[in-house]
Amino acid sequence: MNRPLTTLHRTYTYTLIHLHLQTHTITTTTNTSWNTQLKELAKQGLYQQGLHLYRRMLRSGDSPNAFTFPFALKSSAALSLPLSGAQLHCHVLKTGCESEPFVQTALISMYCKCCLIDNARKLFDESPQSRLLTVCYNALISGYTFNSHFFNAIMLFCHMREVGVSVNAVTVLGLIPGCTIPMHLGFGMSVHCFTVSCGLDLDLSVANCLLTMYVRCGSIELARNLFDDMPERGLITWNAMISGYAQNGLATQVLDLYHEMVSSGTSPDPVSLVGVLSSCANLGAQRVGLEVERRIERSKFEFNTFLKNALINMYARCGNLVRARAIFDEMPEKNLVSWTAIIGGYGVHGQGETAVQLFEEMIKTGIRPDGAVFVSILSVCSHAGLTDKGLDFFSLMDRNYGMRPGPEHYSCVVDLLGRAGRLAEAQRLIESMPVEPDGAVWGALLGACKIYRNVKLAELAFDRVIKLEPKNIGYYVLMSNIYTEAGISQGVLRVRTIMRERKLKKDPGCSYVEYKGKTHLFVAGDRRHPQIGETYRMLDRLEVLVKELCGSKKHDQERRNEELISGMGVHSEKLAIAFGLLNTGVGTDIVVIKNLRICVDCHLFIKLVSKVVDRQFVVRDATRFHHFKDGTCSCNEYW
DNA sequence: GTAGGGTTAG
Repeated sequence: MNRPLTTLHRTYTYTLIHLHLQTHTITTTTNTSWNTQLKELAKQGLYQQGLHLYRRMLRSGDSPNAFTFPFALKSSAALSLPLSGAQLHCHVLKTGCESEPFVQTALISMYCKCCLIDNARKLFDESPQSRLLTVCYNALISGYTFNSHFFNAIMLFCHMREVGVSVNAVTVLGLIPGCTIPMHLGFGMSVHCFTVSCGLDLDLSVANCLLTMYVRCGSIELARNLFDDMPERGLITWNAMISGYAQNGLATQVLDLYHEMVSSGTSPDPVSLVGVLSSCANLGAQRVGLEVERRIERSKFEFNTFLKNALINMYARCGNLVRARAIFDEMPEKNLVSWTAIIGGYGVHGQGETAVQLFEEMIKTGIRPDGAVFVSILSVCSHAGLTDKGLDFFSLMDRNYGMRPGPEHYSCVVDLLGRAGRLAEAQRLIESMPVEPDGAVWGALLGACKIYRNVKLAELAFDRVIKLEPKNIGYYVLMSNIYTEAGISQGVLRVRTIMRERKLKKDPGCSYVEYKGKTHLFVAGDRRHPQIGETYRMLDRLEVLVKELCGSKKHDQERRNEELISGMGVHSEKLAIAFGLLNTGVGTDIVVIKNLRICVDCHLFIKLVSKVVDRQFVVRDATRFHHFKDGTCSCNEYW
């Protein structure tokens, strides 16, 4: 754990060393059984007990020696206890063990883990060059990486090679985790080549480390190449690849890999299952989700909080809010993520008021919100039309929690104001942002311009957004549609030309509905479904109902909504199929029914569907799943 | 001396 450190703290550490040197006397008796016990505790990760044992050793009059310190120091390091570490440093000096290479290394590592990197460097520099072994370099390199001083880590690595100290696999393991952003990819790749060219054994841990590096640096393909080339794969290998796909939104690949993992005989652990569940949530693949839950019930990690959170998210996003809530309620210890998951769950089901209540309840419980839960609640407010409530929450961030909103929060607020038709305010907010607006911020404004048919402002937003995200096809389509609706054919042509010049092609948008284990898939204007006649009749009826709903005043909406649900009185399968025809467009949940310009929040539909059919459905935009490109739906086995 | 984890909008 990183801890903030003040100069005062650092001075205090040095003073403490000094005091101890003067007052503490250590006898010279050594007892090897203490060392054996200490080593065992450190090995098992029982660091608190380790330090306790060390103190008992001192009290009993026995003295630590060069074999004691590495384990005791490791415990202080693991628990990030700088004062206990400094105390140990005193004892090291008292017993004259400081020149022992493994004690020295352990001291360096301890200071690094306690975020006292300057102390670590001082020790390193004070040691004669000839005594510095690979292990010392490794400890400091990984310390720099751990403390986010990647540049220093690289410099030390270069220095190490210059002076001819041999590099080993652990050096690579200390250095590579510093590559965390796409800019670091080149360096990471060169270390990979170096590792191979040096004939260093590319053992499992080094390969896993490199694999994670490729994922973090944004190259999932290179990660997969390495994965495919690995002669041996461990649990961590599978997990690194699964999590890599999951974090990049490649949900179908996650499920494919998970099945491959299970059939290869590797038993998934909570880390793997969390990745799988999050992908099920993204795909609406409730069947796989259920299988995973059964596996969890049979396993020994039944009470794992990470898994419970992932299950809440999965059920909520797959349409089963009741089950999500049940899991949430049953959790003895809910953390911030549990709350975030259930709040977002109510949000996607259109139950904004409940989500807000939960958020407020969470605050009362004494849980300090983070950036993610604010993103969640702000988006809930914007979808539920709770504009002022959302603005209150936004101002709460700085006022109550001293949090600086990031671009992701600004994009939510722009969306919030935009959906409420307060476009000028949204624009002013962007202009006054203390952080640089990203594509999402301008994209939110562009989306709002679509709803309110503001071509002029849309042009401004579009101009900015394509500078920031030139490859995001969604924004081009959005702008093109805005022009179409306004009857500006020249504008449409201009956007299409830019798209052609930039070689951007939009896959046909499609939606799917899962009903009784069967998936019904539709592309825009699709008439191939056997029940298409009934479906369109159903749509006509929906159209009228939705029109009424949109025409009603805001405070009437909830009531009208209930009427709409009870007024349906139709067979749920037909309804589901009707919903399949709703093309959710591009990256927005504003839907257009047939060619009518009725813009409705998709979440409202999810709410309707979940009420009518007892939470068995998922209605989702399926554009990003290439399995669906050919218009068939049976090709994907996960639904 | 050392590799893997959940939540978020457009």
